[in-house]
Amino acid sequence: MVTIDDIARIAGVSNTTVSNVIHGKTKRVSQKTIEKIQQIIDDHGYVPNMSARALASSSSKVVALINHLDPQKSGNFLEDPFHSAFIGAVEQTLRESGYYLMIRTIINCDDLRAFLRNWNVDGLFLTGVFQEEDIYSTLSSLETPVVLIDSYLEDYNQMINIGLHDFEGAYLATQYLIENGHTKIAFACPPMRKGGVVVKRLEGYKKALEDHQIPFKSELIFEREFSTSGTTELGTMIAKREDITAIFATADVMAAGIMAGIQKSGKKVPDDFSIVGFDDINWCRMTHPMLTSVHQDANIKGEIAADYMMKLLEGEVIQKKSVILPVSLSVRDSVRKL
Amino acid sequence: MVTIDDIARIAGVSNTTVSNVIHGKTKRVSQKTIEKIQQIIDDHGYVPNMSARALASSSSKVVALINHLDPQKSGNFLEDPFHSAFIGAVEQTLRESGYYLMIRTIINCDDLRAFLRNWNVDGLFLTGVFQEEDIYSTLSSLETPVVLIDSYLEDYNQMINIGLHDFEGAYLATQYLIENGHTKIAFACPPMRKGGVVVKRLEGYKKALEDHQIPFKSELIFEREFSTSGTTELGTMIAKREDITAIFATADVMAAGIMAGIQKSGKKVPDDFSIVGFDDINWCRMTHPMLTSVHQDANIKGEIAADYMMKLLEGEVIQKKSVILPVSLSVRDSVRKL
DNA sequence: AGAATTGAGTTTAACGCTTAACCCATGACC
DNA sequence: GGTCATGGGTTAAGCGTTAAACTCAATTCT
Repeated sequence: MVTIDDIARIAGVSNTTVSNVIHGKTKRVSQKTIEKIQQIIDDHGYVPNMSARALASSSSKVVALINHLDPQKSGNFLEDPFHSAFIGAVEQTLRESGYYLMIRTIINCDDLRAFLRNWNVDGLFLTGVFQEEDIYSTLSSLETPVVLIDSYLEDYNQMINIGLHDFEGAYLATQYLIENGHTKIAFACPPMRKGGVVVKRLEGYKKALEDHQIPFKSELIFEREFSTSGTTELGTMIAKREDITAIFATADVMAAGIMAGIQKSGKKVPDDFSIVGFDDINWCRMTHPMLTSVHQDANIKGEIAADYMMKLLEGEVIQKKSVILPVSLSVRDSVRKL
Repeated sequence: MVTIDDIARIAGVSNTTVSNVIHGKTKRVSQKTIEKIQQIIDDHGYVPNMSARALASSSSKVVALINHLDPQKSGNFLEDPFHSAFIGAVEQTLRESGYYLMIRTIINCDDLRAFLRNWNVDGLFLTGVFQEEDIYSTLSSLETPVVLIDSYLEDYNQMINIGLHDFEGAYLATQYLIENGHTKIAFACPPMRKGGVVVKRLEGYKKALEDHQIPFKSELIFEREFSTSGTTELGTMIAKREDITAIFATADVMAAGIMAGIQKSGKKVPDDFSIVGFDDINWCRMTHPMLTSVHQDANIKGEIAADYMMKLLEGEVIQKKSVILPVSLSVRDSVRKL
């Protein structure tokens, strides 16, 4: 393995000079030397050792994306297509700027703390909301930049958040159903967590109902884990209900499952039940009928999240405490006009 | 940040002793001291610094999952649900054994080489096949354990491969269609690559035809990128063909897209066209009709891949050069008996 | 002309951990 | 009673980089 000292020896200079060249501290080195050293580096295929660099500078060029594993339900967090597409986009953007992405599932705060000490990660993405208060206090006491994704926890707004117009999205979806003559609209979502997107989406749903003088009924709210079996079952259940003509689901994964359940029960979408999903993943175009869904873009979201991370890593002070991405409605065939 | 030296000082021993305790080299330390040191470690929340450890021992506890980015088509590799579920499972298993997963997209061999030198990664997963020969020669010259996923490159079989009965899977699917009276069976796949799974699946398809005296027709082979738009388009095209009654697609993503295209054209599945997919991802149960598909399990595959990696990392010599996982057919509603 | 600045480097300690090579009692063995 | 193994440690070098502090000439300022 060729080291910085090897390069220095070959070039007949000190390793500091080589280090300066590598880091573009061009004031300290003459043009001639720069070129010579650069040539030698290229010739020998020298690449700095990240561990050594991390040790010496306590900066590792690693950004971690933390995923919180709910102890009870040990699901595979990459099973949600939107989420994994988002992660792919983050990796791509980070890579282009010379950073590395580490993916880490943590199960509690100690786990997180240990991880942070283990690796001097330069930055942290946190997706979703965590139940434990101590995680956020741990994080906000850190000097490490943290980018939250989809968090509505106001107390910790010293960390930047990349979010979405969840309220508006839900409003849009509900309003669209109402405009199509629906008044008996169910709301399907995964278990709500304080500070999570679902809460906001529920607000949007409620507001749309209210604005159209439709009374809110709590028996039309369905909280379910978004496993395939669970949502399909929910669909078969809904299929029997006379007091429902439309469903707004806060994730396409759920919407599709519910749709499958309804169809399995011999009912039709959109003839018997209308459905609107959320996220507008590719699969919306592959269901039959194609799913109408609130659109958000995983690639753009990932790119923006990574861009902000880069800015923070470069020491830029960002006033903005959150970036809220726009939503729109992708109208397809899963809603019928009553 | 509390270091090993801090612990040593507090315990009144040398850091070597602490190190020995941490690594369970219990022969060298008395029981009393072990307990005392362990206590101090716990009390102070000491966690070893991975960079320092990696530097000193040239082993980093990091396993990288390498993804090859095709220069022309810059897709997001995490958009395929099967693949991302697989990665999620790998991370989970590695984590439970104290390893860390880094995800890295590489664009060529230099990129890979630089990455490997940068980080002394302990192990490497390679998913899919790479075009460049030099990548494999680079890898096989390494001391680093490499686990290939879904590779049929025989020349480099010093690396273990976690694969699937692709031939059998395709045979099963095709045979099932034939048993249901189909003889005009199209084969839809992403662009074939030497050593990739698609080649094997094509063989299985051909063999099934042959065994049932159905002539193979090359005009029924459709190679397409598996973007949503591309496959939907393929579906609308197929919808017009009189010489096709069934389609076997080598990925559910494609099958679903084709199905959407067919339905968009006003034709019905399975009434007008029967379809069988491959992978049996969750979404197969969410299409309408539900998609019949060749089943493989992403979680099990990920777990097994990670398990073999662990064994290799622990220095175990594995005779087996490949693990071939079984397939089965998940029969649902997308095939009609003619 | 002397002081101050600049350019182009070098020296050296430090980052936190591992590990080979020592050290020194104590007890066992013949 | 001297030799050997063994248990329970310690010392110190080294992993590859960074960065603060230093050096030493040449130039600029006043």
